[in-house]
Amino acid sequence: MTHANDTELLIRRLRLGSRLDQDDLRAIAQLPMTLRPVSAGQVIAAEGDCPQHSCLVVSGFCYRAKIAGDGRRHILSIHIPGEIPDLQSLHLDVLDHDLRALSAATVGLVSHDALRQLIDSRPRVAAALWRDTLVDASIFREWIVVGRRPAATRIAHLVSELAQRLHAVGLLQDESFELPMTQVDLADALGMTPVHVNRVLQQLRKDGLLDLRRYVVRLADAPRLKALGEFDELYLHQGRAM
Amino acid sequence: MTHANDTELLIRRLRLGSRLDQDDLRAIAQLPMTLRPVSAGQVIAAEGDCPQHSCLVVSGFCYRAKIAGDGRRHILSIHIPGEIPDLQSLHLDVLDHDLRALSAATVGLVSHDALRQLIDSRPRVAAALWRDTLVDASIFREWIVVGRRPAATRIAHLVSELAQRLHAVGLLQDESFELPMTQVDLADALGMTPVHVNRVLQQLRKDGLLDLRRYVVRLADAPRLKALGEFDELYLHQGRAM
DNA sequence: CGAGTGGTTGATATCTTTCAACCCACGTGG
DNA sequence: CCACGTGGGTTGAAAGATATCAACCACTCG
Repeated sequence: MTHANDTELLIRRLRLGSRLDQDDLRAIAQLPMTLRPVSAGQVIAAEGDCPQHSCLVVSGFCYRAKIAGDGRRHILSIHIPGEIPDLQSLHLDVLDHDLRALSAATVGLVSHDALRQLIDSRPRVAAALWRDTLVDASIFREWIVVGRRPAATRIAHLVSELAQRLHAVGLLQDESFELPMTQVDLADALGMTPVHVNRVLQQLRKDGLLDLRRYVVRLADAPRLKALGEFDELYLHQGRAM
Repeated sequence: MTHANDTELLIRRLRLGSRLDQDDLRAIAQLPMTLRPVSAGQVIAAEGDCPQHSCLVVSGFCYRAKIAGDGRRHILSIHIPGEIPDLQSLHLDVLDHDLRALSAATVGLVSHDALRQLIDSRPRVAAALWRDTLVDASIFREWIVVGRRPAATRIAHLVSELAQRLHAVGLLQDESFELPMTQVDLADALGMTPVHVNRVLQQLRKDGLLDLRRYVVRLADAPRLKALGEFDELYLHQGRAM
């Protein structure tokens, strides 16, 4: 029994940047995986844990976050289906941040043993997975820069990036997508206050750039939004993305 | 002929987190490497390049930076001897940022072919290098959070982190170390203006926490500095560091 | 219908930037 | 041997972006 459906998006993503043959794809699809439904906000893995498995996002959105000493939550990244947010735990024993579900979601648990066996037997898959963690790092680098720009730029960048990543795996229809984040979530992801998120979103709506409401994003003017967000997709390293 | 001396710090770093046997160490020391002296500020590899080798910092400091559309330089990370700042170019064809020398430095160029041969033949070394890139990513994650804290906290964190990383490879004597950065460099690394760097440094001096002057850092009160910087070394994943 | 969640508004405070000087140590060439 | 230029650092005043605080509103759900 294989997980052909559950791994489809993962495979699509990996193939954007790495060459994999049929045996490689089969090996990925045959990874032993336990599907686990998680509810919105639920902790999937917590800072300080030493997990023995990694999680493939099969459906829904997840996020990684650090909780500061004063209790403030800093969202580090948003994850869409097909991504493995905690693949790094394969080599870093202790988790340095939490992994949580943003919306109700399904994750596929893959044991580190199975992953190790996969990378030991299939060097191309090993390279593809390593590469995947390197793109992850590249996105963090980009956000170090984004975090220094004004609030409107940050929002524009976040939305442009998510649209691009969804597009790359075929999850973006027309000019809008679902984004299950409250303004508080956005604030924690962008490093600003909910009040300010609210005001900037209003301005973006008024300017006809972006309509973000009731968990739905509508890209009113994607090119201008990218320009405002200083968004250059190079850092996503989606080699063969259209 | 081997590069036992040049790779000594690299090996020390890798062994903090990964188990390597004598053959592994020998293989690393025998990597073919071209030493190249670089002067302060010189570009080692530029955004957009598709390098065929990675650079080991043998002596001196390097940094990675992105140049924004308006010409502002964003320093992403500072690199000390023993680190391989652009190891990710092994799997990511196009560089998404510049690598430059901070001070006069020596880097060792190692071809990707040689690295690929090494990781294909020595799985433990492959895991150690992969892990190294994961720690790199972890540091970027931490800086996403640090970047949202007040200026004094950011400076305190930067200095505490560098001290910790230097310490882990035995490069930190007593309570001070050389840091070849001007206040403009610090500003670009911390996402603030040089003027503000100056004022905050003065305050830190006055408070007896940190004396940073003429390219020398003196940790006047390391514990209080760590507290101010909300520095928790977990994210450095230096498993066996003291 | 009341509670709760998510969103909105206004007034004020704070941190950081901006701008515009100015200082100092150092090296170099006339 | 001094004038000058330069890189790095310092200072003050004013402006700007965002945070904070404190309400208030709208919708949904049981």
